[in-house]
Amino acid sequence: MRYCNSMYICSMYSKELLKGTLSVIILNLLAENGRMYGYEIFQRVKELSDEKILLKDGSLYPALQKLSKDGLLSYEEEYLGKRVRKYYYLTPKGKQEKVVYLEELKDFMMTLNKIIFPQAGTI
Amino acid sequence: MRYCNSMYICSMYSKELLKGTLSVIILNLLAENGRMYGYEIFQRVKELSDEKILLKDGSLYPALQKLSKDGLLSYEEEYLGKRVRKYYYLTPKGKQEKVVYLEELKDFMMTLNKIIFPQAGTI
DNA sequence: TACAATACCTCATAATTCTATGTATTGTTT
DNA sequence: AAACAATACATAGAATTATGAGGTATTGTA
Repeated sequence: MRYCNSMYICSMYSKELLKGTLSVIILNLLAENGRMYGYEIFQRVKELSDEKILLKDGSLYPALQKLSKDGLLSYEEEYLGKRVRKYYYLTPKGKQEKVVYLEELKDFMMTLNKIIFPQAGTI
Repeated sequence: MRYCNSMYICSMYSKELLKGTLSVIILNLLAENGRMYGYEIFQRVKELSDEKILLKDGSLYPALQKLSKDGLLSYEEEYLGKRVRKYYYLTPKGKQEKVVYLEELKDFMMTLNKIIFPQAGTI
């Protein structure tokens, strides 16, 4: 039975804002850290975001599976005692796509800034 | 029949990235411009984004309807000859919500920056 | 011995945008 | 005048993606 699973606490952000960015976040973390397992990604995102973004495991694990299915990630299983960990890492294709995704996100954020905060765009 | 409707040209951005931000964009534009009609919003976003974000009318009009249904927008119909224009404007509730949405988006973008571009976070 | 934390999973649902399609008017070019 | 482009609205089904709710099981701690 589940008593208190911190992975279930809601993010403070509108759910919709996260859409499209979860993949980029995962790809980026893996690019920086080499290989990580699901729960580790959850913790790292929590840490880096000052506890503001708390990924739901119902979002994270399917996302990892999808990225694997699409050939961007690969994984190795490791055992600590009887517990399984799936260490994910970027495939060559994943490394390429990561750059594209990141560029697109960066560009999108700059554009959004121009639209939403035009006063700051006069640099 | 449709020959060449510029509103149908695809945005260069991953569709998913726009999710959650369309409402904020609309609310923000209306807050700055008082009142606007759908096609005008499309054009303004196109202009402000250097033609990078081209809203689909299949996204924009339903979004305007939803925001109206939720009580954030209201509108007045005006006629230019026989053509109808629906001028949308923020309700008092919409003005409040706009601030909240914007704060949330701003906060989310800063958090995302921390996660994705941690090197810049050492300010 | 509880309990909390770690570690994985699936599936139905909700929310939002997209694609495709439709109608109709106004202005411009040939 | 005819053809076309741009303006201006609309809807409905499809697609995508995160959530919520549910599940299993191990390890460490109070």
